[in-house]
Amino acid sequence: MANKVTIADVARYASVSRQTVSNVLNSPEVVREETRLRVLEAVKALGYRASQAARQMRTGRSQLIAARIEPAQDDGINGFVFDRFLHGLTESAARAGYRVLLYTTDDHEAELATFDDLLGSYEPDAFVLTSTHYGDPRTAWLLDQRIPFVTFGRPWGVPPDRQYPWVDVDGAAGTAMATRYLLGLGHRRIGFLGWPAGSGVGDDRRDGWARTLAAGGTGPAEIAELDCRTQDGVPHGEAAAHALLDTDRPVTALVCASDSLALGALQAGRDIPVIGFDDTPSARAVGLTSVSQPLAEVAARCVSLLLQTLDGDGARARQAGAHDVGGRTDEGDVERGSTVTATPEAQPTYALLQPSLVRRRSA
Amino acid sequence: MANKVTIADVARYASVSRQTVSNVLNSPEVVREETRLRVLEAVKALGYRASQAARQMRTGRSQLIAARIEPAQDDGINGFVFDRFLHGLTESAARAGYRVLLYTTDDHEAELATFDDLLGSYEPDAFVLTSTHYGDPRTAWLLDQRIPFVTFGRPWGVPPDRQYPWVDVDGAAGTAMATRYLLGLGHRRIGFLGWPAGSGVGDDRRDGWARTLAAGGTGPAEIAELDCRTQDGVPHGEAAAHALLDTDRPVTALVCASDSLALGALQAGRDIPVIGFDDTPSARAVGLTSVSQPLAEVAARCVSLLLQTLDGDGARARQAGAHDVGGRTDEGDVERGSTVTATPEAQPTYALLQPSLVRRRSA
DNA sequence: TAGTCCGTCTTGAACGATCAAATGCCGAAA
DNA sequence: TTTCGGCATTTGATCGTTCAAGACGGACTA
Repeated sequence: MANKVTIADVARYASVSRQTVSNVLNSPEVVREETRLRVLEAVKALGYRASQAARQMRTGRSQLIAARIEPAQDDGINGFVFDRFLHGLTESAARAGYRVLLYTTDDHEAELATFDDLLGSYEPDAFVLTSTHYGDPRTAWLLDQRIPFVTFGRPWGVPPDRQYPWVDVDGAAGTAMATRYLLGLGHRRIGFLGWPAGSGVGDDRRDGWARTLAAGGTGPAEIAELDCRTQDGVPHGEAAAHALLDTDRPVTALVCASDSLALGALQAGRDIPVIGFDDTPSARAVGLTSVSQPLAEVAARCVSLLLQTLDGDGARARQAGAHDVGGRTDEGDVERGSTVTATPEAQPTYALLQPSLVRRRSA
Repeated sequence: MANKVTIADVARYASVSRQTVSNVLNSPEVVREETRLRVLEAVKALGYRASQAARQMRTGRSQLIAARIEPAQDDGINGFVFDRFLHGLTESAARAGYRVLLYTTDDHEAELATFDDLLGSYEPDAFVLTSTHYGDPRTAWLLDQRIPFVTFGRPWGVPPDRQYPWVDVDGAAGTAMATRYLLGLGHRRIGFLGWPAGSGVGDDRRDGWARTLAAGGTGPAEIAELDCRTQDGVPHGEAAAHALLDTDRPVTALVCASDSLALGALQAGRDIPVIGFDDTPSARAVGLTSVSQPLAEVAARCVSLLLQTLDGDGARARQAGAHDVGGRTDEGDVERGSTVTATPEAQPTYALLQPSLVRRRSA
């Protein structure tokens, strides 16, 4: 119960007015040092914390960031990426004085109604979207409504005049890294298990592999022959792997667009190197080499970009210090990629981060 | 931008007072039918939605439920359970007019400070805790502060006078189910890979196995011999499996306290049936038979219990209709357990749900 | 000496909703 | 006709904060 301590209580305790207390907390520079200390002491003594609701009423800012928690997918393997991203987001947001508000919807169309709902009641200051795709209705809607947001995922197929802040991981660099690694092991027939053409993420990952092979001297015809497209999922991966293995010129190694596909490939039974994507628990469990996304850093960048948008010129930068991602001391060697931040003008409005390759038994 | 529609706008549009609009939305029974319809029409026409912040100021209720998102654990396999639970919670909460606010902390001690923080600023109406354990400081603290909460996890070792609402899955029933299944296949030496004694969840899961063996005629000495305790994690599982396999009387089947341990056991290479716990994506990926927790239903029950606490007598039951969990049409047969709800007095203050066994290749 | 400005602090109003109490209206009872 | 009670609706106050403007004293300028 503990009756709420209000700003008036603090003011009385410190023998000043409400506004002075407010100033001490929000614009300390206008308050005399002596007064400031006295007020701070009162704040501590009474355990005062500003009511978010009251503040929101006056300022219109809720200090909330809305994010979607994905429904369990197919085999549940891919949920991992978003869930870990969400964790990073919660952490980075908290450091900047924001909290994460969850919502769910089944599809991206219904999501628009949820946006409207949330904006009408809880009034989150911004949205974080994941899994952007071609013709994504969500980003268009948010742009039209002038609601701040960032996406984890590039603006696939978005015209230059409708850009927005985003963070993504360079998937092509990841598969390129994997392919180079296999080339280095002496492999020449390196297959790719990917998704049907048309998805930004899937095509990007395929490109990294294809370009690397091309650079290594493989001709377009052979590349096409080594490329296999199928739906995501372990069983599909197994079937697709067979398609590349049971020929007169079988592949001797595989790069995959997801861990699901890679696990399927492993189950095809041939003892060839297989590299997955996302470094999910499933990959770790079976010793699958996989491309790992720096999810905590992705989340931190998302928050940075949001703060730029929200705090305008980015005045009081509460979230100081470098994002020290730290070396993993996991199993397997980690090839850490360097971070690439594109800076078009004064401030970067997006970030393309580098994944790393986590080597395990499978390669 | 779209200037916020306030209750006053609706009132003007419908030619009534603010309070009447408020009554239409909150206590429709005091408003004349004709007026009610007119106001509802105005609400729809203007797209009015009550400002959560303003409502919170007056009523003191935020319609927020705070929940923790766990940091990635060891091999990340167990994060799955909480993440899926969180998804279910978001969905059930939304149905009841609540939203989920995320927070993280590294340990349960630091969590108390976060509670205090959140209560001081965002003022969530309730907390949802996961992973309760013996001597959990969090439940004690929340009880002392009289903050409503539910736990996903039983009140391990909590005295009768300090009970609270909880939901859990009957782990013993799960391992018992698994053990009976293996007994039915003709196995007589069924080993158990579990965690060190002292964790409520781990001991519970062990009990289900041990009791089932005992009921089947296995003596205490033999049971002790079949019981292996180790830390969680795939490598530990593999090592422990060897300890039970490389003897003169090896086990012919294994029940495990987690999918991590079970995956380790599979990697031990013997072709014996292995049953895991939690039905994680990793389990599905490798075709591991596993005990599945009804996480969506657990979440729904948590919300039900919270509503009982929050809405007092539970007046307007917004979340009507049965929670239709639906049969899974996944791979593998599913043995659906029936739901057991204990009802001490008038209202149940807790729920112990039944897990189910998802059979796959491994057994 | 009066006027102006600056630094510091205070006062009144407002954000948008709900609570509590007052009001007006109508018909039934006196 | 008057009075009363109940229903439907309205009015004023309030939640805790910040904004905008005002007050006050001292120093500096004209």
